[in-house]
Amino acid sequence: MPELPEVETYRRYFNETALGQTITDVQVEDQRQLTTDYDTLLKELKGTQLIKTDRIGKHFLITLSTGKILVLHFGMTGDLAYYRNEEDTPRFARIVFLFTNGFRLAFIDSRKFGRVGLAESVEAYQQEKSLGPDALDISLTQLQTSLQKRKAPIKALLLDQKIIAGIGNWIADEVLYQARIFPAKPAHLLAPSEIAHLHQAILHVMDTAIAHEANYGAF
DNA sequence: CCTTCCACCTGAGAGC
DNA sequence: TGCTCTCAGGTGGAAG
Repeated sequence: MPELPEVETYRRYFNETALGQTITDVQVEDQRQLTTDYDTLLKELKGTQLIKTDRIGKHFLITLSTGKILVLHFGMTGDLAYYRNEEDTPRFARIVFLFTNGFRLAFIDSRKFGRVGLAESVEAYQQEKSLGPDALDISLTQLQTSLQKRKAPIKALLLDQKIIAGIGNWIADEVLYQARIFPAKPAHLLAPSEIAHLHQAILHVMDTAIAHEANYGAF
């Protein structure tokens, strides 16, 4: 379920908690959730500091003191929790990062669709995954260009992370509703004014959702 | 290349 | 109460 606004909220939460910490250990329940094998992951992470964060669409990227990137993707049920005592470990904590200050960060994910692994750089990861522009950054021209020759239903293309990164099922529905566009309409039949409305709706829905998450998450 | 379809995974909620 | 069934839904790869 996490879409761009939730991932952005997780990023802000991370920045206020785990950012700056140094990793001492990593506990992994199910190695199928790793995109980098466990031995390599542990070797690369142990002793490294978490320096800064980025987000492309729903992908959360943490730059390490080694220059490499730790990538978290939350799938549909992913979440983060920062806490101190082992007995406070959340129910569905699948991967737990331990820090030198005694605190822990859990990657929670009941349905195990989330993935964690390493990348060489933010740019390399974006290229490797063919991720399109982030939904908060995409320009009207970029949106027009990537839609004008496509015959697939507009909703399917909004969900395509190669075209625009960060839109999931409910936001696609909401955006199309606000722009008053029929979800099954082939993209190349959209009038320029419709694409403009779509672009505005994307930004509006994202901004509103992030603001709401920020308030909601504060308490 | 483009589009469509399905597997992946397991908890939540519904029905009985 | 407790079992079974269905649904959720982002991603990646296969198939056409």
